[in-house]
Amino acid sequence: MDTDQKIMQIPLPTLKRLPIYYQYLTKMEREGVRDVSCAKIARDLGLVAVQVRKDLQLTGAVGRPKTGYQVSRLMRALSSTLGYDNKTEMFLVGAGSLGKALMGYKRFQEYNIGIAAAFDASEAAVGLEIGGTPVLPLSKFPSLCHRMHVKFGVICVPAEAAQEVADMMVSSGIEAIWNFAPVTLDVPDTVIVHNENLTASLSILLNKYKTSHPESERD
Amino acid sequence: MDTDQKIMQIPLPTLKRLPIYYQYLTKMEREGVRDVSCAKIARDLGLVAVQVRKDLQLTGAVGRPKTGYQVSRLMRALSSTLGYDNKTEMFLVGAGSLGKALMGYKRFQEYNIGIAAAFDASEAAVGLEIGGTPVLPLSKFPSLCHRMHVKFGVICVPAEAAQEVADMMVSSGIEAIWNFAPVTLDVPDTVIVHNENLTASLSILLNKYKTSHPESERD
DNA sequence: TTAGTATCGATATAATATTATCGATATAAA
DNA sequence: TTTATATCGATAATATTATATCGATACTAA
Repeated sequence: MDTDQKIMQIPLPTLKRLPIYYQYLTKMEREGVRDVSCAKIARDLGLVAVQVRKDLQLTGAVGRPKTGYQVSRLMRALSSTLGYDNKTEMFLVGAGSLGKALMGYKRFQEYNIGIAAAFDASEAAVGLEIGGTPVLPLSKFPSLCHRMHVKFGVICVPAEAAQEVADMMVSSGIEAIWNFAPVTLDVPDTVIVHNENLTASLSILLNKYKTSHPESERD
Repeated sequence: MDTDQKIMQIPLPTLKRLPIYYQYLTKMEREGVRDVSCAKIARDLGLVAVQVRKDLQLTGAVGRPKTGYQVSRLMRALSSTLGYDNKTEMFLVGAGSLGKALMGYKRFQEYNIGIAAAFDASEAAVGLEIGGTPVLPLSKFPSLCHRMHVKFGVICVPAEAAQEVADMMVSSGIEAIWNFAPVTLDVPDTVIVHNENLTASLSILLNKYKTSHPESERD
């Protein structure tokens, strides 16, 4: 009854901030900090205290006046909300440079997330092992996916191949897709898609820069 | 006076959608489509027409009743708003697997964006050349950055080193930072920071999955 | 023990973003 | 030429998110 496992719909903007709080708390914990207030979190992360408090309330975390939140309890509330409690195994398709980078990304382990295997259509990639993750032939995906009950798929293939891979993932039992290809995937609405579009993201920076430096607009 | 270069503050949610429209239009153009309506865009991208129309209005694009928007003109409006018109050169620090993946990312070129050089503190990485981008010793960053008037920096170093790198970038003249390290950077507010946090992003998917599959919560 | 204060939690207000509505206009068909 | 209709552009209504305010509570120090 401590960390109430109530499932609730968390606003997306809040949801985007929660992992930031978690990472911040990891650092605090390492430094031996016991308790932390909204005011301090907000100051360190460039936010405002009220917003932090409201965000944290949505995770079921409770603080104490004058003291703030107990770091360890707050982290439990956050990790529960963010799904770090349960081990998450993912299958990745597309062992190009980005796919390889993700395979080698150590940080996922800290959150109980792992890339169980990678798959690629090209002979050249198959057989490699990156960061302990083997690259298997794409044809093995469906059977292995069913057998291992993997529910998370990562798409790192070029745009042209992405929909096809998504279809294969869905028919193999994948229920949530992390998509790095710059296309809008068409999947049943029982399947959750989260798009990661690096170029799109960079564009935001370009626009912000442009907007804040209008003088550079001379041409 | 056709594509009015007015600089205006575009709401962040809209700004995030604009590159998606652009990518979509690229595809349409390739397929030889001349005109496209909000309704079609919305249908294909999983949005609603009114929102698309409102977003596009902010770019200064004008459409015609019954016909929709002319693809080529719409793309010009978008590329202008998103800053694809001017060549953008970036300096990247941290030639680990993620840094290398970015260096090899062909797609940036389509948007007039390039990684001019990469920098790394380790001897092992220096001297490599990935996707045509050389890896130089970190010590060369300040002088080269000043000399080449590079204004965009990409941080791909571990969390511990990120602030230090950011400081160096700022003092070298960098004015906009694309940060892949999971830390909140402390920079002057004349410098724009855009954070890319892969773990945080993945967490959103975990939460969405968890929220939509409450039965898997049994433990 | 009591007064002072930092902080939370809840409620209220304001700002922002989304969605709905409707008149105006350009094309197509009668 | 006239009528019908798809679509835009603008305005209005709604929903969502962010911020401000304030009472309640727990710690600190006199």
